[in-house]
Amino acid sequence: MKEIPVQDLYLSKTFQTYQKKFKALADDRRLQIMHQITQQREVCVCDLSDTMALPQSKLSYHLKILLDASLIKKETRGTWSYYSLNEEEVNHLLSEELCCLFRHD
Amino acid sequence: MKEIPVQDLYLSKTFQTYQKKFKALADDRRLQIMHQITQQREVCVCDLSDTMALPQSKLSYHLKILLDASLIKKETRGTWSYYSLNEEEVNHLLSEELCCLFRHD
DNA sequence: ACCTTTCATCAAAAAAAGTTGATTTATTGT
DNA sequence: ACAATAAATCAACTTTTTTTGATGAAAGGT
Repeated sequence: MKEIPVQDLYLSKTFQTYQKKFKALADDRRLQIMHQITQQREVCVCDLSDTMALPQSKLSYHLKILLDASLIKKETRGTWSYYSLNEEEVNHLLSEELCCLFRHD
Repeated sequence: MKEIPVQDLYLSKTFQTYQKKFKALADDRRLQIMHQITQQREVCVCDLSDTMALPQSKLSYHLKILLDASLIKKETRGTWSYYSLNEEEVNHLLSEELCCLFRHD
């Protein structure tokens, strides 16, 4: 039986985690969604659907992917779901320069 | 006719560029390939094929994706193609912490 | 209780990405 | 000129991701 070094197992898990985050970022539309969320600080699906001219179901789909990767946060108030950037996570992942794209001005 | 603001056009292009880079990073195997390249500083396809236990065609496919996204560099010497990390690009894209994963020690 | 609004979820279809084994091109050594 | 090696490319196939329109669940107002 071939042994797999502990170090490799650890790295393998690490890469899987990042794979998920990069997958979430690997889409033009989702980057724009993130940018839009940043600009408005916090935004609900219906507003985002208007400003981005995307059907609600499509938006929910993409938001879920970003949420599952912990790149954004969600808070439900009444009937509305408000989404905002997970700054800590984004800062941890991306370079200073890139983070600027996802910063409110 | 609806006008598209210059700023939006610029952002749209920017996001397309990053989409490509994140797509390249959005794969477990490619992250491992990048890590391996980093560890060996410079490596040819056949050696990488051995250490990663991947068929040559699969490796060439993934290397091309990383190369097209400018995350790695390629230098051909004789019959061999040597691949190495594009550090500048990686540093520009990823956080300090993350870059460590792709740094020779 | 009923209607409306917001949003998540579903299943089917379409599109994109990845795999596979074979073929092709280029270079080196004999 | 020939054989051998390295690596890119190809076409057929499989898998994953995205789109679409419809349905369902939860909350608020009347």
